[in-house]
Amino acid sequence: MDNSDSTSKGPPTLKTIAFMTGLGISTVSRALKDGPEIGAATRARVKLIAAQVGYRPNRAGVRLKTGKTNVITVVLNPGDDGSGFFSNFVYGISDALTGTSYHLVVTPYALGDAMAPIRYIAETGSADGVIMSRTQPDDPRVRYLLAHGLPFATHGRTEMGIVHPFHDFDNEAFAFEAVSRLVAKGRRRIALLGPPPGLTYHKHTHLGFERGLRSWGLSGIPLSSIDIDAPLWDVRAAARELAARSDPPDGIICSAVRSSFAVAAGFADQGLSIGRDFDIVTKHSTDLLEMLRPEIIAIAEDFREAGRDTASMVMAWIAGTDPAGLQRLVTPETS
Amino acid sequence: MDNSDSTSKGPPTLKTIAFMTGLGISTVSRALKDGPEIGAATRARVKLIAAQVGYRPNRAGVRLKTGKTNVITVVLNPGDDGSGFFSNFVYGISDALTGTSYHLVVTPYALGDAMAPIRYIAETGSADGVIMSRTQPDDPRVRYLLAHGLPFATHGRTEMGIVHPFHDFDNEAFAFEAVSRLVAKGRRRIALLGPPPGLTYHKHTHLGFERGLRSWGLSGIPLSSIDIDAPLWDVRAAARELAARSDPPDGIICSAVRSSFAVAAGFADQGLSIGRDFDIVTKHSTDLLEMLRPEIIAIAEDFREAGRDTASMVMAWIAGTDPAGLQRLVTPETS
DNA sequence: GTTCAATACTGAAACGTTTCAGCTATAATT
DNA sequence: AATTATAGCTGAAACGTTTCAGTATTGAAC
Repeated sequence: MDNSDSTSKGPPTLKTIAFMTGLGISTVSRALKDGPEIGAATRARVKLIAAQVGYRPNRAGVRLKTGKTNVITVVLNPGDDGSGFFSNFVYGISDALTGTSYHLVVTPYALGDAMAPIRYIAETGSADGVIMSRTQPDDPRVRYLLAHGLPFATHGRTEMGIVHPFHDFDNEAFAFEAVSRLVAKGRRRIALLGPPPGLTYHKHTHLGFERGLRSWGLSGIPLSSIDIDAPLWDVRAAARELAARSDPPDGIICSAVRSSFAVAAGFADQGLSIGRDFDIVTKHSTDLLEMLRPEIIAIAEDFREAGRDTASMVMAWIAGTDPAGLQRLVTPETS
Repeated sequence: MDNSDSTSKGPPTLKTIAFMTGLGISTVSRALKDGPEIGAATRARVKLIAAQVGYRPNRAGVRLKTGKTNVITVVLNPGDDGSGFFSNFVYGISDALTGTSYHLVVTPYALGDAMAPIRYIAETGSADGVIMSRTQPDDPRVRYLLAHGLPFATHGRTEMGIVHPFHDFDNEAFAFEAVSRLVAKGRRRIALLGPPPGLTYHKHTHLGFERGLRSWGLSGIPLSSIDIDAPLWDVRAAARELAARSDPPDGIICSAVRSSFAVAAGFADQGLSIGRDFDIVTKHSTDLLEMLRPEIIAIAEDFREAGRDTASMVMAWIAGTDPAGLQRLVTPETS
């Protein structure tokens, strides 16, 4: 019935190898995955032939039968395009996936509905694991994925009493350290331009900021109407206003490089000079800052490593590792 | 034999709908894709039920049967991580793929072997179409994909007499315009920091540069030992050397924002002042530049649009459009 | 020399889809 | 009235994999 496979065109399948070895398809399948009850000699022979013909399991076949997609997906966030975060993050994920059977698919965002991509992934079963960023303390995506039994890892923590893999930068320590550095430069009127409210690291950043202020006996300058997600020109305008006050801040902490540039520009607009009238501390993930604005004090955050971490964690969770062990908080360099 | 599907768990399949409508599976399949020989009433009924139960075709099933993967893949390039190109490009691709059946997968690079990812994609049939960047005049990837009948689109042109979809920025026009702008500022000793040799747009950029020089009767300053791919500190050092010459350039054209910063820094190291002693023209794809170094003259290149374009082109080619019509050369803004 | 167990293998079914080759009414043609 | 065409539907096979339920063969145990 089934035509002999010696003449078959297209990539080799289990059938090809079965034909070449004279074995049954099921035997070949088992031999290749070191299943039980296969003779050592047979196993070796099958593997040899498989290697010679360049056999690669057909992903669709595996996926259809087992339900395993061999896909990890990273969910896009609106607005991450220009920030430099995403490139590095994806390169990191790609680093971790190279050499595994996993492919990386990028899931688009849906404007105004952060849950939509998550639901799509779960409903269509399009991935074995999910990587997402910009977590909130009470994050519906985390709840949903957990309820659906879909492994995931986040860039950023949550506060739901749910144990899940995450990679996070210790923004509390960052903000504290930032205050310390500014104080070391003699700055005493310190403002914070932090992440948008709602995100977990907004909380952490503010906590560290407050703790820093307290520990040096200072009171900070609130910047409640603007955050690092705002368009650069808005940040610049806000900075300009700030600089025009009778007692402008002489130290600014900024949670993103991009906006630190805007702040610097806004202060410059008012004739204030960085290093003389004020200083800025920001995060950076590239050598660009050092080149560009060496006057801005930089504390490094490595997004590529974050990508590598989250990807490894998801794969480990899928493989059965207890998610409780898959958590990493990166401490910023101090001094 | 087959258990009635009313109680089935998991996502709905054709069988579910077949059971609910009382029709056969094949009828449902045809009805959903507007196949021939299905009554209008039946078709409507099937579609209604399908929508109600939230039917989504199982990708693995389709892929196994038809060989169509519904995947477009973008190939990573080593070193694109920090450049800002990649984020924007992927967001653009994602824009174009949203609402279609295509998923975007990111194929990792293999260090030292640009062909490896391409071969992998073709051999494993893991995508219906490929997007790649950084083309060379004689590009083996293009030759290979064409030989294997795999649709693709490039960011950048080739010169092999092969017609294929591409999106490209007219770097010849860019360089010419850049010279003109510098000349308009009174600059006469103009240097070019261009793309690495080997890439097609290296050629274009140099052509435009030469043409610009000729048309203003100038002779350019060659920068043959360094290009925009070099580490920023190397660029800065090279710029410093350049600035230390007895007759340093007073105009620099730079094919990437990042390195334009390094050039500015290198010249500043030698005490030269931008706007007074020299000017820089570069490409930019963000508002950052304007904020940061308004003194640097910027000509916009939109990478997100490039992503949208290449993705649309690949899909069109897959759908049967003549690739000859799928080419776009974007002219830089002039004035 | 029958029974039992272990070893090494095999066939068939199933995952969800598409598609080919029918099949059955009804309508149109002669 | 018999034939044929057609519209509208259906069953079965196939894509490549995994896995369940066997089946020979061998060797040991009684």
